[in-house]
Amino acid sequence: MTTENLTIDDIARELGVSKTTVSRSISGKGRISEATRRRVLDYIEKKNYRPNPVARGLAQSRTYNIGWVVPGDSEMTTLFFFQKCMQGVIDAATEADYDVLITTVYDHNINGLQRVLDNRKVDGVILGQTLIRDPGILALKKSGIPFVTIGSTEEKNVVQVDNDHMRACRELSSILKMKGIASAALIGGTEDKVVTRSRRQGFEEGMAGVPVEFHMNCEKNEEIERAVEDVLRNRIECIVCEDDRICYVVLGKLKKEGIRIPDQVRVASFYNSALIEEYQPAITSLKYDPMSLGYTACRTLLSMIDGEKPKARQMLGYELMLRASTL
Amino acid sequence: MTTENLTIDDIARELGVSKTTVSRSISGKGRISEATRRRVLDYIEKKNYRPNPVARGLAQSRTYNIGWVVPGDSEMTTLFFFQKCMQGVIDAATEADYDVLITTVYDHNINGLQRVLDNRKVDGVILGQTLIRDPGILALKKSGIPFVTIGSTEEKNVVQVDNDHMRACRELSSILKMKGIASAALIGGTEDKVVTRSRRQGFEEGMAGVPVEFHMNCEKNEEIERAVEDVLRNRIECIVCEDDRICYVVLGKLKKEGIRIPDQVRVASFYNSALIEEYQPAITSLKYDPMSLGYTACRTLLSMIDGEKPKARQMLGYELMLRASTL
DNA sequence: TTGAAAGCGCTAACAA
DNA sequence: TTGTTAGCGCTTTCAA
Repeated sequence: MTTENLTIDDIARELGVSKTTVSRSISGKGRISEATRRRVLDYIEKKNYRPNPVARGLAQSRTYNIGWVVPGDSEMTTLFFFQKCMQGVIDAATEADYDVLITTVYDHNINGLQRVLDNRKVDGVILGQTLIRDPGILALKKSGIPFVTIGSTEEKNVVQVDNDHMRACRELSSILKMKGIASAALIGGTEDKVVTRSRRQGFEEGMAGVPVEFHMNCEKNEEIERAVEDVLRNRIECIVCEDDRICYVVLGKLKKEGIRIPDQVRVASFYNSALIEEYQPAITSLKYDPMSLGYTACRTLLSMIDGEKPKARQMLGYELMLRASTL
Repeated sequence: MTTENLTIDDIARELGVSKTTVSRSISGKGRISEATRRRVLDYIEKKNYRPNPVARGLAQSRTYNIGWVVPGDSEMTTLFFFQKCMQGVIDAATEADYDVLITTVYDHNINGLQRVLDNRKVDGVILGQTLIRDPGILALKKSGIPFVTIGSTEEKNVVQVDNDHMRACRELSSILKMKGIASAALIGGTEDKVVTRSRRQGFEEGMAGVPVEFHMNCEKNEEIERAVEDVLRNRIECIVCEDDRICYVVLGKLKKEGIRIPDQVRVASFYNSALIEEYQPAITSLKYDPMSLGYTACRTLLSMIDGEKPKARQMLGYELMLRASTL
């Protein structure tokens, strides 16, 4: 059991000063003599006093919570991304003495988010993923609460933090092209996610001039494997995978078929992760830092809560990893 | 933009009643005529009024948040379990108009949890995982806040919700024994987790009389693979995997070595998941329901917050899946 | 530099 | 059945 919860009144009485003085000593707002300030702070420290955040919240109409919204039905590999991201969010939040309230959404069902908004339990929201015509974004806009998205959106007036997928994919694709690839295939996931579209576009631009084919909206492993069969049949030189999971399945399929990389087909991935990191031969891929994505998003959100107006779009870097799988 | 935030005062004034009446209409506490009640509720509905949870919290000294604590460094497969679990927690919380504040801990570093406790931002806590001599449990006990653990602990006076791993593992093991297994090996993870110990004990008890060997504390894939090599060298008849990830690696290793299941070696897993669900031949395993684990834990916690004293230990069921991998 | 006092929006004794 | 009133613990004008 900790000491029974002290209030600011107790402190004030004990020290023979007013609550105001105590409050100011803590917050640092308003002038106060260094002497009293120290005295108050020392006492607080000694007694291990912590102001009641709910009371503070009521007085300032703040909750000191931010909402973190993630899909509730992620696949294992996406989950890993969100986990990393979230850690960045939590770190940034903690630094500002904020806490993180978590909510899940199932693709287009945003009841959970809506509830948090209606209840005003958060001062701002981070949307972990963006969809084409995202209902979450619409609800957030309507609510008037500050929010930022991780991932881009075509929606207007939305503060977004993202890796520059399009550019990264374009660069990787064009490098593959320069290496003399004669044909390429993109195997990708559902196109209702913004990131899928961006990657596809980057691929198209980077590959301009090279014959390419697309196998999009592959959700299940069988679909991916079928795509691989098609690609092999068409004697495509290079398979480009839209993400790590797809790449993982592709690698498995190629192994099963006894196809050698890069001799018989080259492979690259637009997203690197632990899932394919250790593969032999090493896979050419793009590397991002999910944690700093979360961290940046949260910092940005906090600045918005404090009334700043950050730039609409922050693009974080990426790393190009050219490896043995593409020669 | 929603309507500017109404307060209970606005409602009262508008309706010509007192705040108390409005408050009572909403909460259902205290007597009130059905007529006024309806009138108030209708008005509230029409105006889409939502009471300010922070104010309510201050008045009742509650936060209407519960803390959800998970390891920040989970592996992909564990992550999946926690995700499911969390959904159960969120569902139960939502039903009670509670929200979920998430915190991560890194094995023995509980700063995040400590902070939430010190700040009194939650009315109770669910610990997603238990360790042997868990520092989180110690901190929670000290704080005096209600909490429940998912997973068992030897710590006294802790409300726990768990699958009955020991019993399940004992049952599965004894069935394998009855099937005439001449020798068995358990490949397991780190023994600082309570669940690892329980499973091991269940295995030992169920296998009593059968020669067994142990390969515990396998963290990395290489360690697991080495264990498999040992087991094969020792001509053990049946490999029992402590969890799904271990099993997954074991299956991969056996395939790589060209060992046929169940002809050359039998395989069972103490934990089933998507990771091994689809494997051919089908793997004998134990099946649990993580979501109901989370749901139950949260319900239990909420009852504690409301002053009830639930029984110390709730054991949820399991499903025995006898499949082709053990004949 | 400090303090008094009025909120923030709700709940809950106590009265009527 | 309803209302009055005093908090809950903090912040923030406004005065001193």
